[in-house]
Amino acid sequence: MELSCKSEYALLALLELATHYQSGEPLQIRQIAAQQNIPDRYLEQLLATLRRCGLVRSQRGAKGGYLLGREPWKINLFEVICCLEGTDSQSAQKDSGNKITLESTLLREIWQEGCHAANAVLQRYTLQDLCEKRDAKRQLDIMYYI
Amino acid sequence: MELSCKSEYALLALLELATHYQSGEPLQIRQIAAQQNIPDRYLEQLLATLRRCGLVRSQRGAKGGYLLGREPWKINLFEVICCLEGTDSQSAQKDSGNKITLESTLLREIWQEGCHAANAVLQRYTLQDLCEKRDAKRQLDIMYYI
DNA sequence: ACTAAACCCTAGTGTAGAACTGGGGTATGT
DNA sequence: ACATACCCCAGTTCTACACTAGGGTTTAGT
Repeated sequence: MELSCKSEYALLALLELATHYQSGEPLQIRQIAAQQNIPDRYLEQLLATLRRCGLVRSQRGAKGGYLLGREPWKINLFEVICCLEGTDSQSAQKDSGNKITLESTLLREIWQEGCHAANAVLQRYTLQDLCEKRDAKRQLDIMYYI
Repeated sequence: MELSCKSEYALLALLELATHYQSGEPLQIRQIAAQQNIPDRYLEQLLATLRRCGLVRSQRGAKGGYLLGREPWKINLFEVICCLEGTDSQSAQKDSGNKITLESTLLREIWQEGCHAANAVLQRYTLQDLCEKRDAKRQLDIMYYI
């Protein structure tokens, strides 16, 4: 029930891109990595995965970098996590080891129901929402500081 | 987002115990393992974990075995999975590697919200419910067969 | 008391995935 | 041309999962 490092890094990176979305300028891996202290070579791979899902666009060469693939209010957390965690091409074969009984399918159904509930929560939040929540929190922190 | 083998085995075993709950007689590891085709030496460990959580009681010696720790309608799926997956004694230290930023805590909060939604689903189902659902399904299968 | 049946405890093994790390290739703005 | 930045693929370390194995302890029945 843990949020994987992978997904967390990717979400933090996208959050960074969302923050600079208005500028229209691409952000470089190094910058994002430094800002959120993520190992840059690892982030590179994650961004490549996000690119394949169309969640980010890349610009090669000098002055290149990454841009959000869509507007920040049109990207929700669920699809980001799906993009990274979803490497289930052989998930059907993986389960073939355990025999599929009546009871096991029943359990899987209920488990799926739980997953669906969790996904519904993640689908409700967009990158835009996160940015706003973060800004609200920052304001609160400043208030307390004073 | 996969139901671990561990949890599945444990739930299947508990389901078996719930089925024979009325008899008052203990069920042996071998019997449960054979019925649900689970490796018996592995199941032994899972039952030990369940025992430490009080979800099952054990009777040692000849004619021994396992009994449910409580009535089947008083055990829900959430606590079973918690019992098995909850080995997080050092989870606090585990996260110390990644710096805790404002953004990361925000992400964790939303993730927790999702987890909570999933757990709520699992809490709604008891072993009793599962037995009834299984029996209903079995009846349906028979109907289709005729 | 003896024995066999059952649980109990600890430790080892093999595999797979997560989280990096590194090297070399390709496009692009100046 | 050349530095900058993305691109692709391969290797490495570490940890957890899913077992596997060996020996110990309790108890019912004889």
